[in-house]
Amino acid sequence: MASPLEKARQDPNSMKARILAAARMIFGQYGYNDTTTRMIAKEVGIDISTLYYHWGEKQDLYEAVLADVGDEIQQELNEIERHVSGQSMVRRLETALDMMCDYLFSHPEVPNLILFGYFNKTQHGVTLDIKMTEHIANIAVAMDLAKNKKKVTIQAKARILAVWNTVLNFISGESFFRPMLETDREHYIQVVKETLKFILVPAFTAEK
Amino acid sequence: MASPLEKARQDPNSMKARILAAARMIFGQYGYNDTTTRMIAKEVGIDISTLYYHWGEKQDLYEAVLADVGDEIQQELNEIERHVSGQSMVRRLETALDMMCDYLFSHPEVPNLILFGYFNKTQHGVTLDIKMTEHIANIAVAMDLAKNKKKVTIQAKARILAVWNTVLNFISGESFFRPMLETDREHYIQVVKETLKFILVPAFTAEK
DNA sequence: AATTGTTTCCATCAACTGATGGAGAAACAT
DNA sequence: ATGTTTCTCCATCAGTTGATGGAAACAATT
Repeated sequence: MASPLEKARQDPNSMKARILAAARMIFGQYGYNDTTTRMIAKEVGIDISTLYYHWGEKQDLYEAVLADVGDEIQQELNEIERHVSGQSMVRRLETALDMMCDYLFSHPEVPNLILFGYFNKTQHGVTLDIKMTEHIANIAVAMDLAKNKKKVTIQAKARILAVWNTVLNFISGESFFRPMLETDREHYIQVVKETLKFILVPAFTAEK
Repeated sequence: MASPLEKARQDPNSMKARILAAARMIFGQYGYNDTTTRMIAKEVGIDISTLYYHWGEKQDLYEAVLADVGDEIQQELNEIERHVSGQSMVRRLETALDMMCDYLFSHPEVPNLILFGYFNKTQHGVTLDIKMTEHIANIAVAMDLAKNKKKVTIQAKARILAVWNTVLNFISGESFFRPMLETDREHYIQVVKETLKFILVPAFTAEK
């Protein structure tokens, strides 16, 4: 039994998939409440009711978008973990930050959707789960902040959250920060990477 | 000639001031588009048209809220600067972080309004200015990241932004992060302060 | 008491929102 | 051709939104 989401993934040209892609972009840009079903339909070039035929309620479509993004993040985190395993702490951190930046900068709707979930006191109750708690436990072990996935201290969790957020902010806030730094996109990405390393590496490599 | 905002500040019990206070709370909680004029009016206990009589368009009221918050932040930054001047870098950083946390945790609508300005691609075009560029230059000098207010490198600016964002996130995301850390408010504040110091102090005090 | 200016509420507007029903197209198999 | 399924659109609905006009209540001064 294929879920609507899986079905959409099978054929990227299907109407379901095209709507999902457009919804992901627009929800990521404007958030749930500022996105109208008409905006999405217009982006795809179809009538509203066609959209409703394929995805039902707006909230269902939004949940599909979040599930889609959630899976993608999980996949990306796994790939990063595979890539950096066995290296020194400094190298691990730097590589992980680089890879995460590359991924997020090329999918800017992802950090937006995550941050919308954090901060918007949406009454609609839909949140991006991503099994945050689970991921944090994994990262904690990978960063030597915990020996056991089941025994992650609150301090370790908070530190990982801080790292995660710092990365997300620079990508989601680009349209605000980049004019402030008066630079172009390419250079901005480079500066962000440098800054992240400057801030984060010393904290996790300095001996106490 | 007193502006509406100044007028409202003179008498905190005036209708203008009561509306402004309620608007600040609700705009901070739901953002511009998810806040209706009816919500604000209901919070104050008045009719919508009473609100329109005092503040005109919704956008004007929002701008007044942002101006109010902007002034408060400026004031707070000045006070911090006065408090920490002359101390060692480590002490300066720690004190500044503590003070900023105390202020923001007791005014949670402030970081919300700032972050809404960053990330929401609102079409309404109203943004919280706060003379960010100017403040950043001041902080850069205070943190020995620049010698001259006029010559702040892009790297220094980016680092200050990173610090600033990290702080804001923990406060605005409390409702999301605190359940994840499974702790109460008081302890959460303490953990946030510790985490901020853990991450930020080494980066700015380690010798290169 | 009369005048004046301020403050409040009720009723209402046009625009937009999420959502639906029904009428056709198009593709396909029978 | 016939029927079936999938898909698409037009027209429309009820509810909400930002916003306004007019009438009444209120306060202060003359």
